[in-house]
Amino acid sequence: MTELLSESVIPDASGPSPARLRLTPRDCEALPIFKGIEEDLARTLLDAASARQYRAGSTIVRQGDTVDGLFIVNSGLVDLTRIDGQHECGVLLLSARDLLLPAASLFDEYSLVTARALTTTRMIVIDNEAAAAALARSPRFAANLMKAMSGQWRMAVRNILDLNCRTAAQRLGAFLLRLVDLQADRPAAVLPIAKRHLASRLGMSAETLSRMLQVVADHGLYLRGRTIIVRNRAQIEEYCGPDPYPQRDERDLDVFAL
Amino acid sequence: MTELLSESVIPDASGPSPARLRLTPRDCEALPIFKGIEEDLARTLLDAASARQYRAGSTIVRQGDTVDGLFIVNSGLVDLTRIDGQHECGVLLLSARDLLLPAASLFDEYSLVTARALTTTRMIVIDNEAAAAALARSPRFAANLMKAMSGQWRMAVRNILDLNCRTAAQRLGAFLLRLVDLQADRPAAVLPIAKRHLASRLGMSAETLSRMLQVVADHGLYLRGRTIIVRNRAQIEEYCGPDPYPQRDERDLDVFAL
DNA sequence: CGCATAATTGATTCAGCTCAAACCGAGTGG
DNA sequence: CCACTCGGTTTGAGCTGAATCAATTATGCG
Repeated sequence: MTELLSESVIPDASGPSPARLRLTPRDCEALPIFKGIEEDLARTLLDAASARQYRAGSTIVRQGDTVDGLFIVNSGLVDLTRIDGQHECGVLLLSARDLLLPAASLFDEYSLVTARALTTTRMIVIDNEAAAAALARSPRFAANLMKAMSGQWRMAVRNILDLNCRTAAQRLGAFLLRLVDLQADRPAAVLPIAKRHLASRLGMSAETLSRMLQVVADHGLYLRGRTIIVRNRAQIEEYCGPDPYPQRDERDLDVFAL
Repeated sequence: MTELLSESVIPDASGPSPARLRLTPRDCEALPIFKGIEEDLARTLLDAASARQYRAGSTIVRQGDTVDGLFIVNSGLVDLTRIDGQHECGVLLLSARDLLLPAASLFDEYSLVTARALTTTRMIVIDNEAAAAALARSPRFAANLMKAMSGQWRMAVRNILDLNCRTAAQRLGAFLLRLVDLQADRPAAVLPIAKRHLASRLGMSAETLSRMLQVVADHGLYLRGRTIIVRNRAQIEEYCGPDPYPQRDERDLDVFAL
C-alpha cells in the first residue's frame, strides 16, 4: 500500500464493455472492507484488483447472471433493479464504498436483479478466487464483509417496511431528506439521478412521483430543477412519519446505499 | 459432540420469560452454521449455547432492542414484524435451522423488527462473546454465517420485488406453493400459522387475504380448513406469474425462511 | 356453555396505476 | 437563428386493487 500508481483511462473499444482503469492504492485504503486487515493481505487483494469504468446507463451485472468478482463502488451511483419487459422495479441504490451484490458474488448465486450504472461509475473489482482466499485467511476481512451485508439487509428491511407502511409521498419525502443529509457538505443538495429511476427505487410510477413532488412541496420540501430545498425540516419530517431509528445505523455498518 | 444429554423442560415461572431447556448436541450437529467447522470449536460453541422455548405469541426480540446472542431456530416458526400501534407489517418468517437477525446480533444493532414466536418454538442461543470469538477464530464459521445472511438478503429482495410487481393474489398463491414444496414429505401440506399473520407477511390486510383465497381457489389452489390442496399445479403457477429463479436457491444458502 | 378471538362478507373509499395528450429542454442539422 | 426531433417530465381523466369500516359468522377454549 505504498507506491502510488497514477490513474489513467485506458481507451476502450467504445463497445458495451467497461473501460479498464489503473487502480490507485489510495482508493482502496479508504474502503471499509480493508479496515484493519493485515498489511500483506491488503497487498495481495490489491494485486488481484482492477478498476472498471461504466458509462451512465450501462449494465454492470445482468439479472440471472452470476457475479464474477467482488465489485466495490468507487464513485458514481448503481441501481439494483429487476427488469421485466417494460416494468422496472428498483430495489436499492448503491453509492461510493458500497459492495455490489456481495452475497451473489461470494456464493455464485444467480442475481435476482440487474445492476446498472445510473451515472458514470468507477468500480473496483477483486476477483472471486482472491476474495475467497482472503475470506478463508482473514477473519477480520470476513467480518468486514459481514458488516456490509448486515447493512444491506437492513436497507432491504427498511424498504419492505416503507412499501407497506408509508404512502408514496412519505417515501419520497424521507428519501429526499436522506439525500440532503448525505450531501451535508455540499452547499445545496442535488438529485443525482433521473426522476424515473427515483420512482422505480421508491416503488411508484414516474407519473405518481411527479404528483407526489407537489405533495411534499406542500409540506416544506421543494425540488427546483435538480436542487432539493428544505424549507421546513420539522414539518416534512413530521409528515413523512416515524423513521425507525433515524440515526445513521447503515453508515455505521459500512453501507452508504439509498 | 459425543455425550447425548436428555432434553428436559426446566419449569419456568410462567412469566413472559422463555423456558430454558437442556441442549442436545444432536440438535447442533445438523445446523448449517456448524458445517465443516473444527471439532473443538464446535464443542466450545456448544458449551456457550443454551436452549429456550417460547410459547406461541410470545416475543423473542423487541423492535428497538439489541439481540443478546446468536439465536437459531430449532423448531417452530418465528415471524419478523414491525409493529406500530394497530398496524403490523411482516417482513420474514423463519423456520427450523434459520438464524434470527444475525446481523443485529453480531453488530449490536437495534432491531428494526420484533421477532415473535407464531407457534411453540425452540431456539438455540449462543452468546455474543462466544459467537464473536468463533468468528475471529474460524473463517469457515464466518463463511457459514455469511451464507445464511446471503440467503436472508435474497429473501428480502424477493419480498420487495413481490410487493412491487405482483398482485395480492399472486403473492398468496406463490407463498402457498412454496409452503407445499417445503412439506413435500408430509401427506398433505398444512398452513402452520394464523391467517392474519400470513396476511401481514404477504403485505395485505386480513380481509384481503380472505378474498384472495377465493381468487386462488379459482385458479387451482384450494385451502380447506388448514390443509392446502393443489388441484392444478400448472394453472396456479401460470397464474402467479414468473417466479424468478424458482430453484431452491435460498435453501442452498442455508435459509429456510418463508 | 359462553366468552374472546379469528375469519368471512359486504359496502365504501382511496391511493396509486394506466393511458393519452401536452409540454419542455437539449441536441442536431439546415 | 430557427425548425425539428426525441427523451424525459408533467398533467389530466378514468379505472382498479386493495384498505377500511362495520356487521356477521366461525372457532376455539377455559
